[in-house]
Amino acid sequence: MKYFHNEIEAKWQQYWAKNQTFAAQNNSDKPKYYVLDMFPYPSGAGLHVGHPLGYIASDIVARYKRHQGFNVLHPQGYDSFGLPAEQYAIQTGQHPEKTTKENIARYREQLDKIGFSFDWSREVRTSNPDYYKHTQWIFIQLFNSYYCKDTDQARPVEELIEVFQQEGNTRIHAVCDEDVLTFTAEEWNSWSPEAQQLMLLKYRLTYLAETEVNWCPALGTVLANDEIVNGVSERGGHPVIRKKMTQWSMRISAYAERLLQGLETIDWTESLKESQRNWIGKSVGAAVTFNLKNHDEVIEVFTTRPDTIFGVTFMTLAPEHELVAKITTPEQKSAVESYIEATAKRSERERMADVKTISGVFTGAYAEHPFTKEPIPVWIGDYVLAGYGTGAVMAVPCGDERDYAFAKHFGLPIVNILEGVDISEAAHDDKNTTILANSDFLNGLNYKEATKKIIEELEKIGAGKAKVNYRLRDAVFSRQRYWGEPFPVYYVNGLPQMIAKEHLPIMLPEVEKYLPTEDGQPPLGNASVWAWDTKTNQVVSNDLIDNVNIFPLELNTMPGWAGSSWYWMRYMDAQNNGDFASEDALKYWENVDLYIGGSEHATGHLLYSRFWNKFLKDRGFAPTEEPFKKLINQGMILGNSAFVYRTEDSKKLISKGLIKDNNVHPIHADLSVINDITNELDIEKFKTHPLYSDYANAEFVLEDGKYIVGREVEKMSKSKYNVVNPDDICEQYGADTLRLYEMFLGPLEQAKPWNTAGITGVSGFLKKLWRLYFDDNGLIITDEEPTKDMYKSLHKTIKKVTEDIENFSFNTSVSQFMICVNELAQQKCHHRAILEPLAVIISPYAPHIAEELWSALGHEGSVSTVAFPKFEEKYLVESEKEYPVSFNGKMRFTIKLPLDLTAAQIEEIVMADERTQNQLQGRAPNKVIIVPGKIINLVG
RNA sequence: GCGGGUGUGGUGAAAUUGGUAGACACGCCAGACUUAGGAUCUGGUGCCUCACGGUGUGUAGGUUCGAGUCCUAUCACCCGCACCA
Repeated sequence: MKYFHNEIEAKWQQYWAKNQTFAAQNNSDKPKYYVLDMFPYPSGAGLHVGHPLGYIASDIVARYKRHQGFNVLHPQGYDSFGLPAEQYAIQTGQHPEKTTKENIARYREQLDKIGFSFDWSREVRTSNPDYYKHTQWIFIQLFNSYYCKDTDQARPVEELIEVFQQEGNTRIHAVCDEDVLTFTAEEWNSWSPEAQQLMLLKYRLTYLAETEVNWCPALGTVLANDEIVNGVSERGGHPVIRKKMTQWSMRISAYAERLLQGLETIDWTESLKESQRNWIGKSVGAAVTFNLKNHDEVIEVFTTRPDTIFGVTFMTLAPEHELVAKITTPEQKSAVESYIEATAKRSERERMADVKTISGVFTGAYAEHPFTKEPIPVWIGDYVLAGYGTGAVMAVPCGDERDYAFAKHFGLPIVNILEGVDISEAAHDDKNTTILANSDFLNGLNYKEATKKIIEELEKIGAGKAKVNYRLRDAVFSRQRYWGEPFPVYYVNGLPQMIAKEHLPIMLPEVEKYLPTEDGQPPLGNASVWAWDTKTNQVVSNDLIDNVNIFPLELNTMPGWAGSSWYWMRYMDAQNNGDFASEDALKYWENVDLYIGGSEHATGHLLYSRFWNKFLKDRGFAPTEEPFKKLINQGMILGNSAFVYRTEDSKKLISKGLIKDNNVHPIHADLSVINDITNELDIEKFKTHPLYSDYANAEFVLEDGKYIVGREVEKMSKSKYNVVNPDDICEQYGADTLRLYEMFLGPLEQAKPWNTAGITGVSGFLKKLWRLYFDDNGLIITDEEPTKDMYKSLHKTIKKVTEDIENFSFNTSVSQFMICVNELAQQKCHHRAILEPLAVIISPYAPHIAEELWSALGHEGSVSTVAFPKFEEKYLVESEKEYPVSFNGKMRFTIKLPLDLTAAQIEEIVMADERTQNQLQGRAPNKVIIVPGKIINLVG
């Protein structure tokens, strides 16, 4: 019997689907294990071999844990709202829902071919109304919550209203907008309901506010900070400008400290935690207030070096700072205005590109030093960022490089307040090595002492206080898009109102076209049935809007990260119609034990998910503080692009080795027109390929009669023609080979290029494995007792594979399987007692062949529920045992000796051992103590 | 600039955590069989040397009986953040 992978794999995939083999139970006596993949966005391009890498790893763990007796939750779904489907809709008029469904069908087909043990009964799609109704509900919960600093958690807004009614906001410690003024209970109670609502918006965890946003004109939408890379949009690389808009925001900043602290409790890679720490950007310092001369206004700055306050020689405001217009003197007005205009014109990218150029302008205004009362000139400069701190800095040129450069450039004074430090060439910014001078009451103090002292003094005179500042900004939550979750919000007199839970979901309306409206409204502005009837509680035609009973609905939709910020909890109880998951299910599954996905989500999805999870925990809906206990980033599988080289005039294509001094342009050659192993171009295929019709008549300059293509490792992408489709690999070699090979390629977390060359090794291994069980005539299993060496091969492998899976080092397991099969083949092992457990331990990696072997051995049902064979040491130590050797009680090394030696023989061998002699360096031990089976102790 | 990470054969990589470096696989070389193939099997393969032998984990030092592994310095590359006050 030959090994026909196609037949076997199709057969077992059907079996698993039909028998619901991998359906998880929501109540079980077994311990739970939740292993999750980051769910994919179903793009039109389908899966390439890079996508399944993480899924294969998580599937191995899931299958292994089932063997170990865990109740395993291993679900999969689709993050199915998103930009590409919408852009395709704009181009073709096809409804994004249709495209999305088709793409999902293709993804599912591809995933099924690889033989994952997903529990598909729990599939989620973020674009399904019965999913997004819960996303809408969570949004409402955020709206109905504020952040209480006393209990350090989110609490219902009703509590806040009660406090306001009784004592105003004078005493409450709650996170709110910066511009909130204090008010008394009398004031609160005298306000109109509208005024009260406006005030509450400043406290709610999701709030509507006029904010400066990252507007991308090409995409027609705003972008979150993490959706911008190097000043251009992450998707498409379009320019991004700053623009003021009224938008929904998420008060993630309230959670900054908990998001930071929580990192200490979870098992993620250090680099990923570091990215999040960086993004949260905590810095400890002080807020200092500077009075302005001849003005009522004050300038507030944030500084991490309040101790250097006596070195302040000027102040700098960001060009966008709100005080700039107010304080600029008439003489400086035109200079300031032209400077602001010039900086506004520069795109984010340009501003980032030349950080070296120093620019700025004097406002004509002076602030007053809080202690010396000296006048301090107030400048504006674009090295100060409006979005960080207060958008204003106190400049201490002697201790800050940027302030130093600015002072030098504009001839501003530089005062040295650091003892024994030369600042004639550069600033001295090392805070740990200096003592202050010229600093009045701070003289002679070091950084730590001075910081403590200055904060005390600032508080005394009411000019400042200690402050912790975070870089993390509140997250804009509105998108001017069609293909996203609609908000469950309608507007009465411009004030947002939430729609009650029982009327959710608010379904995405049909629109004529998916572009923004002519008057610049988001695509939902095109919907004709998009108004809320508060009498009937349903969506009705816009024509009926009377602003009495029927009101306009929100036109924005939620961003891509809304649906992905809680989906792991939906899997726990995906069929639940009422709640996003039942309390019991949440309590049972708790959180994700192992999460596998790409590191590109470090500051997006993974931060937002932690935020929502903490919020839901606060409000009693989520069971744990952190959603993902352990996280592994799988490395990207890169493409191995091929290139042909055309001359300037496109008449010649030159083989790689003959390019030399010719001026040539590389063109991506599709992998189907080359030989992946020899790098030879199939000229006929190339000429007839539709992509290369321009070169049908080109001359090919060959070397040794061949056209050799150039190769380069790049990201795998359709546009680079270097995509390898897993379907093709499954067809040719089988899913088990694909799975083993992807693991064999190298450590999971490492980026590595795809290279088909090595796959024959893995493929040959499976054939060899098969031949342990079958010859040409059928099963060749014997019930004879195996030899010791056979047991040894098996148990070595059990040990190694167990350790490898626990350590997520899957590549060496595959090697161990190969060693094992080679050894067994050499020993002509066809023994049931060996081959039965072998089929089980290989099944997490190569499940199809394992099922086939298991059933050929006469077992009913799936191998996946069989207990994993236990490693037994006796099979490895039968002939040799390791003795740790110690000298005067200190263990130095181990020595392997046969079991059946006498104490005298052992002593003789140990004394003759080269290492022992090196260790002793001529100092002969007085005696050798041998405890049978234990330590050999040399006593000097 | 700051932070995280990686350097081992022609290639992908192992190394029980301080104890025979290069397991396993690709490739290559030689051989066997043959229905002539991109099949299967056997043996060899770090480098230098006919050999004996020498040498070898980016580079230079150090600790140790013993270092790919620990320490110091240095170089190269990759990733993330970046005028963050």
